[in-house]
Amino acid sequence: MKLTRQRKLVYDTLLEKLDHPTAEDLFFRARKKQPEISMATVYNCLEALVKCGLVKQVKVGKNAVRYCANLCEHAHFVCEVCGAIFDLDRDNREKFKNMQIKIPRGFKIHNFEIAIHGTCSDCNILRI
Amino acid sequence: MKLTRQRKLVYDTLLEKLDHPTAEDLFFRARKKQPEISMATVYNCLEALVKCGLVKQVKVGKNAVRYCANLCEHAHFVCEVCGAIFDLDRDNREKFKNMQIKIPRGFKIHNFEIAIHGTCSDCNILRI
DNA sequence: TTTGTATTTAGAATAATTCTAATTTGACAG
DNA sequence: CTGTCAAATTAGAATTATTCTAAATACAAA
Repeated sequence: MKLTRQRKLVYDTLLEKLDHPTAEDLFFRARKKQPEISMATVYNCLEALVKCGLVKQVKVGKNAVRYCANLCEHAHFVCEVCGAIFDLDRDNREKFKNMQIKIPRGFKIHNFEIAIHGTCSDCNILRI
Repeated sequence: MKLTRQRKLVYDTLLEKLDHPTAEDLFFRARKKQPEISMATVYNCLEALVKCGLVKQVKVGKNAVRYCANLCEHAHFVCEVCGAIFDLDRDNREKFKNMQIKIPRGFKIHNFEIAIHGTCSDCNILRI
C-alpha cells in the first residue's frame, strides 16, 4: 500500500484520538488539517488501511461503522448505555481456543459476539 | 413479547432454513406463506425478536445484516470467498475467558472479531 | 518529456434501514 | 356482545451511510 498524503492524514487522525470514530468523524477531524479532503477520500483511505491490516472496522448497533487503529489483538466492549467502545487487551500469546480477556471491574456483560473471518474448506480446495 | 401472527411467521421462516438470511431474504420467503406481509413488518418483527433474545444479528462485510436463530452460544465463521456463514458450536459450560471453539477441518482463519455487549462501570453506577 | 496507473475529488446513485401516518388487530372493560 | 385503547401492521416516503462515476490530479517509471 502506497502511503499517500491523504492516507497518512486519515491514519494519523485515527491514531490521535482512540475513540473509535466513524468515517464522518474522521472526515471532520481530518478536514481541520487538510480542508480540501473529501468524504470519498476518507472512505477510500479507510478501505486501503483496512485492507492492508493497519485499521480494523468495528460494527456496532445500527449506526455507522467505526474504525480502530489499535493494532494489538483485543476485544471490544460496547456499552449499551453510552455507546462507548472500550478496547480490551488480551494476552495474544495465548492460543485462539484459550483466549483470555480481562473484563474491567464493574463492567457487566449482556452478550458478546465472535466473528471469525477466513476461508472455508470448500473454497480452500478450489483455490489450490 | 407478544407472538403475533407476523412475528411467528418471520421466526418460523428463520428457523426453516438456517442459512443466515438477510431481512430481504426473509421477506421473500415469508411472502410465500403470507403474501400481504410488508418489508417494514419483517424489520419490525426482527427487531422485536432480537430485543427479546430469540434472534441474533450477524454483521458481516458491507452487505445487509444477517439474522440467526441458532440459540445455543456459538461463533460465526465467515468465508471470505463465498460469503457463507458457518455456526461454530462451542462448549457453553466453559467460562467466557476460556472459550473453546472447534474450527472445522480445512478452514483457514484470517482474523476474528469479538464484540462484547454490556454496560460499563460508569453507566452501572449511574443506574443504581 | 511522455505515458500510464493509481489516487483524489465532488457529486450523483444506491441500498439498507428507519420513519410516518393511516389502518388493522386483538385484548380487555363495561 | 360492543366500544375503547394500545400495540402492531402496512405502504410508501425519507434518511443515511456508503459506493459509484467520471473527471482531474499526482506521481512513478520509461
